[in-house]
Amino acid sequence: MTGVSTSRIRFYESHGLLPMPLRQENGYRVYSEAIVSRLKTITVSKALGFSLSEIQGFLPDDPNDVIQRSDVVSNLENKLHQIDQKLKELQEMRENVSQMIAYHKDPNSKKC
Amino acid sequence: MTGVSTSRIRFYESHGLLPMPLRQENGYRVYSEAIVSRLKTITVSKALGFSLSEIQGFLPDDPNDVIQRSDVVSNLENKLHQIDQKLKELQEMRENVSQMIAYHKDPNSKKC
DNA sequence: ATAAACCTTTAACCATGGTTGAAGGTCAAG
DNA sequence: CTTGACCTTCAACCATGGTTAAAGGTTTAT
Repeated sequence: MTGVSTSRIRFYESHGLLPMPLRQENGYRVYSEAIVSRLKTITVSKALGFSLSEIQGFLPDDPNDVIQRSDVVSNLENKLHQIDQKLKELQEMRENVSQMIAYHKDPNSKKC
Repeated sequence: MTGVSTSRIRFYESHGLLPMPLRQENGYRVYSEAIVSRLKTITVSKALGFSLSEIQGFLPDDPNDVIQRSDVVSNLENKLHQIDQKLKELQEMRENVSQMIAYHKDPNSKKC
């Protein structure tokens, strides 16, 4: 239904990202719409680059609660800064690696 | 001397990145220049974005051997492609996050 | 009635890259 | 001769994000 494996759902539950769902008489879990949609939120957030603990940080304790727009925005903006930071690092790495290549292809060129 | 913690050096040794060094009579490790320089190579390679297993892949078994220029270049070029790949992913993430921000700031704008 | 296909729990395992601690040996200075 | 500061080994632990297996209960279909 959500494309998320059972073991992953259990993992999220045991780590507090998903609440304990109601159970049937036989002990089987029954998931409310709210929990399903929370799981989808987790999946999307992960795809946006949030770690599980970051996600846990901004999800409301009660899955029926709505996340505040202002919180969403500030979390997204923080993440944007982190992404920009990482982009900068990666670009520096790229620069270094490509200089190493140039050097190894022509050790006699002016740059060390 | 290299700025690398003892535990890290032991870790590298136990994972085959560094060879077993010679020992003094009392059992203390003695590091040859070759090993020290190998450790420095590892540190630099890590900074360039290589994982320990990648590093293990291109370091010669014998720390006294010299890495072939051609190998260096092809490893660096592979890494460059990986970096470019990652840059693309990160840029897509950035795009998504920044669209989410725009949406949350003005849910009525044309774009979903 | 029995097998397949689910569900439950708990525990262990994977990779990555280490750090920390315990128990003990060694060495130099005071 | 004792103290501090190193060294040794081995094992366990940390975070991250899960998967896999074992042992058992349930449900559905044939």
